[in-house]
Amino acid sequence: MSDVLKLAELLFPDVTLLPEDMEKRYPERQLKEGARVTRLAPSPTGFLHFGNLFTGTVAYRTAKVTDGIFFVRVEDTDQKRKVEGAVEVMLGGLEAFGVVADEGVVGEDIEKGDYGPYYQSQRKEIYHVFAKSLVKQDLAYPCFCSAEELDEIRAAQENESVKGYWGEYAKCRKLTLEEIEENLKAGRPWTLRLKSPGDLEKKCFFDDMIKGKIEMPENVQDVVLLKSDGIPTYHFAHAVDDHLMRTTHVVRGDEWISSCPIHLQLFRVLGFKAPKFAHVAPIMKEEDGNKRKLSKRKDPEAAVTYYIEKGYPKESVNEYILTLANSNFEDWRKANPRESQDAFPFNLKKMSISGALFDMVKFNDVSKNVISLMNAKQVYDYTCQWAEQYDKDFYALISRDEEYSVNILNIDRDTPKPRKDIAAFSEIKDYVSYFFDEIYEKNYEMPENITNDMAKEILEAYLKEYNPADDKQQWFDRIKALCEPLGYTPNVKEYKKNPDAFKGHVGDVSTVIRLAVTGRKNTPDLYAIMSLLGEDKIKERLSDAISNM
RNA sequence: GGCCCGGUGGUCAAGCGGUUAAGACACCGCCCUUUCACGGCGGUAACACGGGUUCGAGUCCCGUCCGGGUCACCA
Repeated sequence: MSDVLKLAELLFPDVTLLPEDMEKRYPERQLKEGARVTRLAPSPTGFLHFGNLFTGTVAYRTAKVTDGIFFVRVEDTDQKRKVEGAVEVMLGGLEAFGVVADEGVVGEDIEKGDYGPYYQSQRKEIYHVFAKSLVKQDLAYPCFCSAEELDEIRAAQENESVKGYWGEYAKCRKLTLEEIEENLKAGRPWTLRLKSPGDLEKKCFFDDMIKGKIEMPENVQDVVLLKSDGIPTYHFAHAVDDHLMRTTHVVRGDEWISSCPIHLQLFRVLGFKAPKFAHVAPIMKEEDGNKRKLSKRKDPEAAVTYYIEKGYPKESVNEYILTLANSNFEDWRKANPRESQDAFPFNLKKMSISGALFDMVKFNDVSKNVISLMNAKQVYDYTCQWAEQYDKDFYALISRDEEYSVNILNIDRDTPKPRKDIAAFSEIKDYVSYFFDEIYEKNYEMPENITNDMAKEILEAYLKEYNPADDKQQWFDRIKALCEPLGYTPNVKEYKKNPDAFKGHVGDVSTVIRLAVTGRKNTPDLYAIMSLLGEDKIKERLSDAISNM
């Protein structure tokens, strides 16, 4: 028996299966031509980053538009980072925004599909089959270097252009079988390293679906494949898993580009066909004139839960993500205002190459559009859903009389040109506050051109004239009729022509009434508001205002 | 520092050698309008810089600068 064969047995005495057995166990998928298999491979940190959602959406859409498969694999190979209940948080967040896996981890400890297990921590045996095979082919070897020794190597390489465990620095690469046996016998921990066949003078190439052609020097580092606890590193697990799970398109953050030479080499030595790569640029944030990645620590909006807590509709988040991801999405949306997002022909090739800044203003605009398309009942239901969890007092208020609340939300909504002034359900409390005495805030601060005396005069006159039985036209005619006796003009144009001839115009008169009734200068249709509020409340608020002027 | 990637208005972006350099958000003006919105019309505003190649360069090449990523027994 040759030395490498002996070594393989020494290192992996219990591994009896061969790579061929794995190939048989996880056969190629029978999918229709062009169907893409994508995945999201989060590590369970208990925090769903907007970037994960973004990348996940891209992967999900890529699979969907080709009738392919999208699966979730949990990368829990770093035991130190494990967080309890994390999977639930991630999956819940993903699902809330419509990214639902066809296969893989679909719930805490619930898996679906024939290519599992989908928790990397449960795939140790599989990785070891390939690890052993690599040793047999003299493509991997055990390394006994301690953390201190590795630090020393790094320190010595300070001024070296190519760093890492390679060439002369790869001490353990030269160990004889006898030396290895000794170390093993002494119980020294070891990692398994790739015996990199790379050549610095050679280049490796790949054609990224998003970034295009990329050329880099070949990998020469003897990267760690198996950590001392026998669990694989990301690199090794990625190669084995994405091959065995038959991933066709690896969609991931572009921070992985620089490790592609490692990955490509791994695919080659393992005898796997490399998948296509699509490296997604991260969402950025501006700070002090510079761009930086959206940060979990500094930016509340980095957490997907932020949008849920603020009561943004999930469609809004999806719309915005699609807007950022495919630049033609907005045009498509304009042409198909009510079409489901699923109907959009998502295209990886349309992805932007560099990272886009997250624009809260634009996001809000997108969200306003989404909500403006809903009917009052839908807005009501969503608001209740949100308030029930995040603002119980308001929930009690708004759900007390559903019909009343729906009517409020219906003002200026059931028209061909609905208002676009609500971006999130959390804004509704303030938006409707004057309909509920409990949260209504008086405000009699008049616009600059109206003194309190003028306001009082208007309100007193109006209180006398006010008739709850009026229809909209009568209601407005009555306000107009009020104008002239008080020195205002019902005609705005006339006022503009000759502003000095009047105290103001009908708009000013309306503003005073609006302020007295709602405490606001800006509201939706005042007639509708007054009708809903009812005679008693109107009179009460008018009188109240008069006595406070 | 080495290796990658990128740089079109404030932001997101079309553009694939010849365009008056799209569009969206934001901003400003006008119109509509009882307010605010919505809507309509119009406006301000961009090819980082320097060299090439070419009849012609935002588009191709080189350099500079700037930004981002990465160089772990983390993913």
